Amino acid sequence: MFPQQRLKSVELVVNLFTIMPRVQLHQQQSTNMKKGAWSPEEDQKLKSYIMKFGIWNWSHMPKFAGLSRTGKSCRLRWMNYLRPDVKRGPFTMEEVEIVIKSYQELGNRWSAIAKRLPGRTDNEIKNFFHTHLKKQLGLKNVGSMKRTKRVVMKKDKDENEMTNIYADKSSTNVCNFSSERINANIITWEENEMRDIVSSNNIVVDDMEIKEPVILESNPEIEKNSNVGCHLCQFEYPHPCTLSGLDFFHQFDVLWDAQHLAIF
DNA sequence: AATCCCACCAACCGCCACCTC
DNA sequence: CGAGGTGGCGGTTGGTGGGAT
Repeated sequence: MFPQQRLKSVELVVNLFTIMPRVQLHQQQSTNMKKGAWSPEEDQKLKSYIMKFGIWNWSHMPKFAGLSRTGKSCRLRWMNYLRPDVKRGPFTMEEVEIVIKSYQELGNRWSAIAKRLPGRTDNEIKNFFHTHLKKQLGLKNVGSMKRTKRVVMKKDKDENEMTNIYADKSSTNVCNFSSERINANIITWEENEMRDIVSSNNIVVDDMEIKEPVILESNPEIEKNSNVGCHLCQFEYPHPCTLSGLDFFHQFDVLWDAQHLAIF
């Protein structure tokens, strides 16, 4: 069932989507749209709307959610910030390693790299790489690196499952949270926070199946504040230079040379 | 105290592949 | 089959905060 079918009759009258030509709506979206940082109110509107109706069409959703934003902007905000399974806070040593290894393997295919880091977004990884790793690794000409040809695979059902958990068009389920998570008793700080919001808004959440949830992560804000950089390498993440007794970046160089990669 | 500089990162933009009509 | 719409991706920008001068 499409979300608008669940709207009240009054809302349906206002719903011009069904009669408005696509082009006209598209043009309307590109003008008079708010840009820049999202306010907490906008966040709440988008979050509440998606929790209620799921993701059905990014282009048309903002209108129904009461947002003067483009669909793209809403999508980006949701994917990179509001999504309950988005992991916040500093990268762990393991994540740094995965990013570096994945970059060697995949190049600047940030979305592909992000798939290897559950909870991290492509944007976050990209920013992290450009602000930390590129400089720390002394990489040059990364900015002028040729754009990697995008390889878009036809998505199978399983791959789609993760992105569609909020957009189950055929069911009235609101949100299953992370259906990929094996242990349903483990939730993240964000999920815990989300659940609080959900319960406070009296939104029905189906299929939670969490009896005694355990918060997997500590409050990212606390983590952020308590993070102490390594005194040896000036790296602000947890002691990479202590890894395997080798200088972290020397280790990377060795690996790099060994594989004779010429990405840059 | 004021100004400048720089790092960080959220958000925007343009492009492209896929989908739908 | 083609045109237009949509979503996803990577590059880039600009606002902000903190440190240096």
